[in-house]
Amino acid sequence: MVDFSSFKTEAGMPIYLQILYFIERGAVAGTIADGDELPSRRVLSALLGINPNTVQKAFRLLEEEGLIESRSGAKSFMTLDADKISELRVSLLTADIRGLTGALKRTGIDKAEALRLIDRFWDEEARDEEV
Amino acid sequence: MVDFSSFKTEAGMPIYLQILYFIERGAVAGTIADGDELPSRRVLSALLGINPNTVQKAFRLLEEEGLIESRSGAKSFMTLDADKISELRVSLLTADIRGLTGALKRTGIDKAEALRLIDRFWDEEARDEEV
DNA sequence: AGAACTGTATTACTCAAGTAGTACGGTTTG
DNA sequence: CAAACCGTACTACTTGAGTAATACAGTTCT
Repeated sequence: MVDFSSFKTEAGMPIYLQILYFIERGAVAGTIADGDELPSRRVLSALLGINPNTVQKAFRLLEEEGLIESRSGAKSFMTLDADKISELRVSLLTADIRGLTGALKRTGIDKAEALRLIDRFWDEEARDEEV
Repeated sequence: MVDFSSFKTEAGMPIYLQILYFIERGAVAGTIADGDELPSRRVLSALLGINPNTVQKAFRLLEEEGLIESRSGAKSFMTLDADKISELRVSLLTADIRGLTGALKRTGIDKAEALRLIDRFWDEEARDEEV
């Protein structure tokens, strides 16, 4: 059973996206495995104090990605394999990186300076998170 | 006079932000200089086929940043100096980079791989833009 | 079969962002 | 001073995203 005990909703991002990302990250990190049973829409929504359709929105997107399988009336399960996980990992990274490199270029920065800044910021944020 | 002839609005981003970024990038790139006169809200809005208040929204934000100066009834002018431009450049880069490094870390990637991917994507996008 | 679950489709409510309409008051220039 | 500009404040409309309410249909298990 996919474990939602560590899931905490936080303001600033739609709840259905938080659920989506929680499962995607779990799949990439390996804490969620192929064949794992998912809590039902109703159970999870009650747990989070939200509407079942909000959970459904996340689950539907996951199904479109092929990460879960739902049969009408029955429970839903994760359907992961090495290829899907690898592909998912790449797609998560790709979306993030494309968004940033585009934004950075528009400021007129060159690649070398961009890499240098990212190198520096990476460590600065690591420090922030320790506090 | 700040030149908007190369300004094209495109879907997917609010127009007032496109105007804001156009001027900020112009200031950083040096194509917009201190003392440059801005087109009036009405003139620019007529040029773009939008409402004067949409232009005003961008200009008000620029004024709050100290990049332009507006006197009620009179025209508006750029108020730039080296410090402001440098600060603006850093703030643009900072926002972009923080957003990306945060997103990347959440996927569980390490710094070395992130830098390698960005290095690669940077060149790939350059190719895209040539087409 | 029937109770208790499951997923799903349709519709509607809420809220904030983006944009527009309108009116008011200040500045400039003849 | 008056016409023609200018910036600005206030209000209202529109749209889409996010979420919820409700109803329907399929599965499971005793």
